[in-house]
Amino acid sequence: MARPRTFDEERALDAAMRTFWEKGYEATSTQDLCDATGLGRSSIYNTFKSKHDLFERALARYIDSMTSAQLAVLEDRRLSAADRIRTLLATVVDGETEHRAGGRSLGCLTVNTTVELAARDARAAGMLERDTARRLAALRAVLEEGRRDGSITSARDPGALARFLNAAIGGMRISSQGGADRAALESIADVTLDALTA
Amino acid sequence: MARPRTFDEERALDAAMRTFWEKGYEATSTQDLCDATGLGRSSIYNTFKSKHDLFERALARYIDSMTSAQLAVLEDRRLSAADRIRTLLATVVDGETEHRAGGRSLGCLTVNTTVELAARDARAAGMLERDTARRLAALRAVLEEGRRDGSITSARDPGALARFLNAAIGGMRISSQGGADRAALESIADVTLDALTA
DNA sequence: TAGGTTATGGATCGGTCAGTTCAAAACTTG
DNA sequence: CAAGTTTTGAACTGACCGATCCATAACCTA
Repeated sequence: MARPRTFDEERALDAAMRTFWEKGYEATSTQDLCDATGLGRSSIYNTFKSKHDLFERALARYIDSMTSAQLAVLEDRRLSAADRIRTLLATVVDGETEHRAGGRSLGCLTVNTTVELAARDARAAGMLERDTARRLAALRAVLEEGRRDGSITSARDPGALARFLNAAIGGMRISSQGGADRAALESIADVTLDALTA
Repeated sequence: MARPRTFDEERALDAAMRTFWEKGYEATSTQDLCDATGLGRSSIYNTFKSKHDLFERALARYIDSMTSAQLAVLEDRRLSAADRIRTLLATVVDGETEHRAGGRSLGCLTVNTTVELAARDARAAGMLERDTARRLAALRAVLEEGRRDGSITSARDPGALARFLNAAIGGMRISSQGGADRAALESIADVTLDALTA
């Protein structure tokens, strides 16, 4: 038919996602996106309609990969409920330790977007809300299971425990972005788990 | 001597702080700052050297007012250590419920700045780090006192509990910005306190 | 009230923003 | 190899960015 693309759309999306993750939406210019992806402006605007559209796709990609990895941990039937949550928190610590730039943790694109955009970008806010709902439901299911298998002894409502855990993960990410090291994050995770067995 | 100012510098600073709080640093234009303060560009640049300088002063003001209010709670000798922390968390819930725009919580300028700027603005990062250190020290002191007065029964290291509490507060703020309502925040606070008495 | 000083508003600065246009290049298909 | 289609790079657009300049207004002091 016609001239084929010389780049991999998924790789470009990945590079864009990384850039938004590192610098935030506003601070990322279209030139930054050209540099990061290696594409020219035409290719970017031809493939992704606009900066905002590209951001939405990058965010969707991030949410999808992140949350599905976390849900996989939460649904691992080989582990007790408490151990799944322990593993989940360890995954978060690993992620924060791993994804850094300029000596600092990148945090989590979901959290970063909640802070930077949720208030004035209804579409992004909707994506984040759906993701939160999905994660809260999964957490709640595991916590209910933990109540049954005895690994979660807290008498609190599982919904409340789920919201607490979700908040705790966000808090760990903020702490990491604020300079907390791996040991600090691990101790936060330990104390978080205490609340579920109180 | 000469023509005096027709505006109150502190009120202008307050308006600027509020704007940065609502929109973030990058998304706030100098025109936004003119609109919010009611000042002309000349007055703003004459009084505060630059947008960045104005932001730093706004952030310093926020940190100062926020943290000194929180330290006042933590040093209230009429309350047990656990009750001080309970009160602190209630203050956070109130703040998140109170400071909203467009139907959404504004979160916390400290957290927002950690996410948006800490990675690429060393001066802001330094201010945030000093504030975090101050808050962690105060939390730790209260937790140690709680161990002595018996209101904190967790055997965990008070430093770890302090980092946990600090993270929990950040997590509550993120949750709030993500749409959590007052009841949700209160339940998160309840579970957070469980961890200290585990 | 005159002289000195500062505040103020508006015009303006160069630069960068997101996004568009267009001609040339590159590839498929017949 | 030629027609047709799409990609690509580079130049370009108007708008807005943070910041400065300057003439004028407003005020204090002497």
